[in-house]
Amino acid sequence: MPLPAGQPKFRRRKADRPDEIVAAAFEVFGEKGFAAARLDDIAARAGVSKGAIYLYFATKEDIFQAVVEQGVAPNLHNLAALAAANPQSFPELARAFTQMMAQVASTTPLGGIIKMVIAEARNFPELARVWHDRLIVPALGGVSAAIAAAQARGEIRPGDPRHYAAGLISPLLVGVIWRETFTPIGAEPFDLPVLMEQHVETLLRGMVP
Amino acid sequence: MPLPAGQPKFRRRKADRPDEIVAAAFEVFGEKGFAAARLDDIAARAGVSKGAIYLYFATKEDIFQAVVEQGVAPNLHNLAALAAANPQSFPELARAFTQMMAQVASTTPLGGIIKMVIAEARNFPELARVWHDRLIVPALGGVSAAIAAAQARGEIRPGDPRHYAAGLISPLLVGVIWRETFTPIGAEPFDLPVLMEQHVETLLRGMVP
DNA sequence: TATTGATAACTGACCGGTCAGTTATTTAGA
DNA sequence: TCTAAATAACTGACCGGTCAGTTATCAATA
Repeated sequence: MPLPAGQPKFRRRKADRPDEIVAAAFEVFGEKGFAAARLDDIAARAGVSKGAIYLYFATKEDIFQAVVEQGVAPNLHNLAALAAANPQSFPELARAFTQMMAQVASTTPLGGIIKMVIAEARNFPELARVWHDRLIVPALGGVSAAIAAAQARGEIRPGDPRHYAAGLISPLLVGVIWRETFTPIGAEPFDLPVLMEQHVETLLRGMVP
Repeated sequence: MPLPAGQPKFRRRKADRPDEIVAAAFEVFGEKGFAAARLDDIAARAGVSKGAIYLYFATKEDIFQAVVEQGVAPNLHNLAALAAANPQSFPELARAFTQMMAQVASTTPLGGIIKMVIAEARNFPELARVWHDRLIVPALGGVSAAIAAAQARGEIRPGDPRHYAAGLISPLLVGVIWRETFTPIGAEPFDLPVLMEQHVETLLRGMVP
């Protein structure tokens, strides 16, 4: 078979490769899990050979690490933006927080990352720790602190603030996991922003004195 | 090397082997995931040789199937028991349902099974479908129907019953996943029965007119 | 009761395929 | 023409699955 004339067999694009490999790896890891994902698949989806991957990453685990850590970054930004907003009443904060998170969850591949963290937490505890320490504890702790402050002002009924916070954001996580797990099976999906709006309003009614 | 006198090298225990192998497989699959779990590990933990496993199961996938399906059965029983209980007011039903589930979640390895279903749903869609059709849809649908009925009686405010149901039970799922994922990392655990009691009471306050 | 023969549960060494990682070679691009 | 990005063929370890041989157990027989 003759080579196609003029079509170069590859391009040298050192700057773009890492991101493209991570993007491809995110898809394959999300579909298969870490162990079942094959580097040949990742390479093919990134449009390179397997050997090329090793020009940019030392091991399969390093690629996985890059995928998971890249999933933290944008959410960190959102969290910081929310914290920067002036402290309003707790109901306003709760509405803003959940709507923002619902939006993020609906428009980003957050679900795939969460699924990977859950699935591989035992095999890669450091990655679970990164997520826990840098994203989950700040988010959960921030909401809990806001609830505690509102309780001190008498705006919210007594009760464990951390449990209140968990009750507030859990449906969002479940919705994201649902989309990853059961929607591909043909299950009826959840409209996350709608679900969360109803949930927040209902829960807030129950939380105020 | 002389054989230890009197100590038989193995016992013939055909009846007990399958359950012991499934129990060992549950542990290993839960820790490593399907692909990374090695049959030699499962065999060692079950106290048999790898060859013995193949006297009872045809493939690795068959073992995984047995593990996940064995996780459905006890919960089906609980669900049926709840459905058999007389239809009380919705608040009573909600309290009974969540307390029962919190108890189950605290005392059984439900979390490990859920984690496996989430992690391997793409690789084994049939197993995800078993869980979805036999356990999740009946549970979610039952609670939704009870909510709709209560709404028709004017006991619960308007709103999507399925979203209400999701808001009710999500913290339980998140708590179970949390225990699997972040508690081994050193994260502060949740007391599920306590969490759910506070959550149900709060949410019910918000759901009644 | 002791011995023997038949059977099936069980073992563990082995085979073949798969795949992470390596390297000799080719080619784009300056 | 030089260099480094990229390829593609290659290696070796690992692991699911197999099977020839071993051993526990029990029934038949002396």
